[in-house]
Amino acid sequence: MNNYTLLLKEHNLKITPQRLGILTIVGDTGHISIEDLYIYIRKDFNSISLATLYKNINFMVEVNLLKEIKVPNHKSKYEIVKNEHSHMLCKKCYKLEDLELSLHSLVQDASKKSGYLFDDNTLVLSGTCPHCQ
Amino acid sequence: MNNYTLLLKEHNLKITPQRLGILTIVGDTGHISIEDLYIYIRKDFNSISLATLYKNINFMVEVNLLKEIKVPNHKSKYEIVKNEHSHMLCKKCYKLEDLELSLHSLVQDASKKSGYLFDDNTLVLSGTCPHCQ
DNA sequence: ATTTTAAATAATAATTTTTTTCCTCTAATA
DNA sequence: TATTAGAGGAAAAAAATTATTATTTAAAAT
Repeated sequence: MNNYTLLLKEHNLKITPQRLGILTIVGDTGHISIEDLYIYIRKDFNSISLATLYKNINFMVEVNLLKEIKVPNHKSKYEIVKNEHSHMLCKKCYKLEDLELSLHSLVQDASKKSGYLFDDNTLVLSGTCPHCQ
Repeated sequence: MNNYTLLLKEHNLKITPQRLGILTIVGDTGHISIEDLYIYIRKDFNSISLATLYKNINFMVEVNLLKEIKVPNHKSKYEIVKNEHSHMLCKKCYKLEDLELSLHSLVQDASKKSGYLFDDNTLVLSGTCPHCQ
């Protein structure tokens, strides 16, 4: 029983080849948009429908197995939920990468200033990656 | 010549009543989605078309007069470009608010770690606002 | 102040994206 | 293996966005 089978099981989703396929691609690419996912997955499941994709992605987001990343000036991308992290976007090559940053003190500061209680954050830093500089 | 007239002029956009109407609503509300904007603006311009709205919003984003804010689990909202700032989202009442935070050292740290050069960032903190606690 | 012209609006149609429906099929369970 | 709840596929529908065109209007040039 592989990782993704387990992941689905843990989230009470039935294990189907299509779902394993989706998770494999999302996992391998790190982050992927619906349209790109559709292109990739049709290599393995040439009759899969876009509706199946949307339905599954939405399910998986609901049960917190996937997370939607809204990227400035781009389509949303999806990633497998893992420990909290931020993202970096290269405006030249459009690459999106993870970045581990400690936002703890920042969030604490924000909370003190505003009176909000925060339990989630999304940070995308945009610029130029080392390769494109 | 009011603020918004000036704003349009500075960005080389023709001054039209519709555009002034759009900017007034965006300015008054702070942030607004296309669909809500459409509802509001039809009170003043009952024959305005959604296409006009989209076209103008897109123009204004292109010339950096408006900024699109991608909010987790919500439709995009638009705000008038001002000094860099972050956002707070209340998951209970769905209110979106500005927050001035210094991300300087954080961004510097990220840059050192990753080798990226950053010139933009979007941060949305999600949680519960004081009123909803 | 009028005329000119380049661009904006409104209406409509066309696309694109996302969701729903319905029927068949399959994974999980007994 | 038989049963059943849920998943997939196809098609349609709905929602969101963009494009097209004729008409109108704002801005610039008489």
